Amino acid sequence: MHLSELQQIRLQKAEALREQGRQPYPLRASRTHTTEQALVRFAEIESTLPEGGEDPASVTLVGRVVSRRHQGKTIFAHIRDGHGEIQLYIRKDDIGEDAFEDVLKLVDLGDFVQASGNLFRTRMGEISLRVASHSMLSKALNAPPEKWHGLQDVETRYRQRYADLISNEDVRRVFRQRTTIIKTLRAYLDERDYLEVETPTLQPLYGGAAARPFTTHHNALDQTFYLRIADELYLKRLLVGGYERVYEITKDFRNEGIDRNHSPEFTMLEFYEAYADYDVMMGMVEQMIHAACVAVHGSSTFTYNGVEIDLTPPWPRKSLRQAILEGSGVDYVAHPDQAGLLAAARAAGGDIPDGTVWPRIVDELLKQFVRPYLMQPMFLIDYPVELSPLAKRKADDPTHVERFQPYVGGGEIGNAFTELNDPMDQYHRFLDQQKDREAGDLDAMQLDMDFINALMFGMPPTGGVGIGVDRVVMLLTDQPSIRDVILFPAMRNLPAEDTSEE
RNA sequence: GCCCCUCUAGCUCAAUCGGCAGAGCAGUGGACUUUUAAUCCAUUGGUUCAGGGUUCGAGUCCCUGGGGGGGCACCA
Repeated sequence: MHLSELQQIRLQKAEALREQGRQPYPLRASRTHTTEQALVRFAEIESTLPEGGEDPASVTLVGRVVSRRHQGKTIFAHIRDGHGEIQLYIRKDDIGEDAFEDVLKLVDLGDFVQASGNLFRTRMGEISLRVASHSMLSKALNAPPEKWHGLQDVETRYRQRYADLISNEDVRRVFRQRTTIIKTLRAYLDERDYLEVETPTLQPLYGGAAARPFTTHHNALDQTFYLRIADELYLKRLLVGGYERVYEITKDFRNEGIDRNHSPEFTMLEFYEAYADYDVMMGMVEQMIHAACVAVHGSSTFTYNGVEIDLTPPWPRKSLRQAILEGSGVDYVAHPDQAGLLAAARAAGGDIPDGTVWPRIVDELLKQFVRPYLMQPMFLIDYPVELSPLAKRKADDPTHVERFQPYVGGGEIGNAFTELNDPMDQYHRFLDQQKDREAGDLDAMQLDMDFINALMFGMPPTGGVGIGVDRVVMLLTDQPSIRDVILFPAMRNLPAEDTSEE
């Protein structure tokens, strides 16, 4: 293992501690207060102290050394724990020459230390700990990134998220907010008597979405399994079983391209409610996303990509047909054939390649003429049946299904239907998918006869929603890439390093 | 899969037309007993992503490969 000069110097300091009979990596730490509690404590008792007085009681704090300033026979340093930062004030007079020399010679930025002493307020007004004794908790061999600019290199930030988190407060904030958002979504459903469930990650057939799967093999069963691309078909089986409200927050896996909006593993929230329809589900979506925004920002509005967005419910609803008509001037219902719609789309200025099938042209019109302008929240509703093999047809228009997608900030954050519960209709739509599959469409859904069997036991009328949790987090934390809201994003392997000893 | 950009010290970044690889932070040595991007003096540190080519001379130009970013395609 090769160590840089800086690493070797730090390693020698660890050895020096051992030679003094002290541990660079002791078994245990003890602290009486977090940094946050210490700051609160002093603020509370300060009025009882004489002017410039110290807290008479001793406290013990722990944390990583994140900055320091030497000034002759005193040292100022900040330590950071999981709750905040506090300044240490170290005087040679207080701790003795040897201990002071230790801080100078053996403690580096990045080390975890423990310090005991009395709280006071400096002349500059900062609550600080006047250190009476200190010890090493963990010697860091890597120097932290540059103190002022932090870690900027995008590749290193993703590959070594730990270093990113150490040096970039914004990144720490984003992932805390991510947790707040997920907790809020979960609490919203829990409060409405939804049952949180777990369905298989390893599935013998993959379904519930159109995507290519990751494929794996179980040795003992000698059988192919697929990592789930969606939970949908299993959650619906639970509706058949009699649960009325179920949800799952979990990772889905799709073996597709990686870009700013797509990660091969991503977090999906799906929830299903018996005796509800897509209108009910729209009401829930706008409320829960709004609640998440309030939880993170304390407000119904937030800024995304420089645009102020207001999530106050209710969100406007517009049919896909109307939105495309307004955006492009094309009424796809007036062009039920591929050639006619292609010509109309191109006449409107659409960039659409030859041979694009009818439903894909509709999708392109949406993508090119509508989606980029949907900055404020809106539900697009009622999609052509060809685009939606798991959704229920509209009563007054069998060419369209009851489906909606919530759009915010120019992107979709979910997909939802009044769920198809007619087993024979579902069976025939699977067969249509099979035909596409045989024609070479690798994304077409597989025929799942067990799911048909479940529907034949009867599934109540149901509303169902899928929310792309990472997309919601990107939106509410104003992050441009899905990698910025996933702690350890998938990266290509680096070439193998030579680890042989010399 | 295709196109464009990018890779320099531990970190953040310079390096003019192809002409001695540099600074700040961090580190090391020193001064400084209320500082906070502390300050001041001195100083160490380089496979310029890898390999090849052109050239008197390559961080810089060319080729191949690798990592990363962006765009396209894919993602109904």
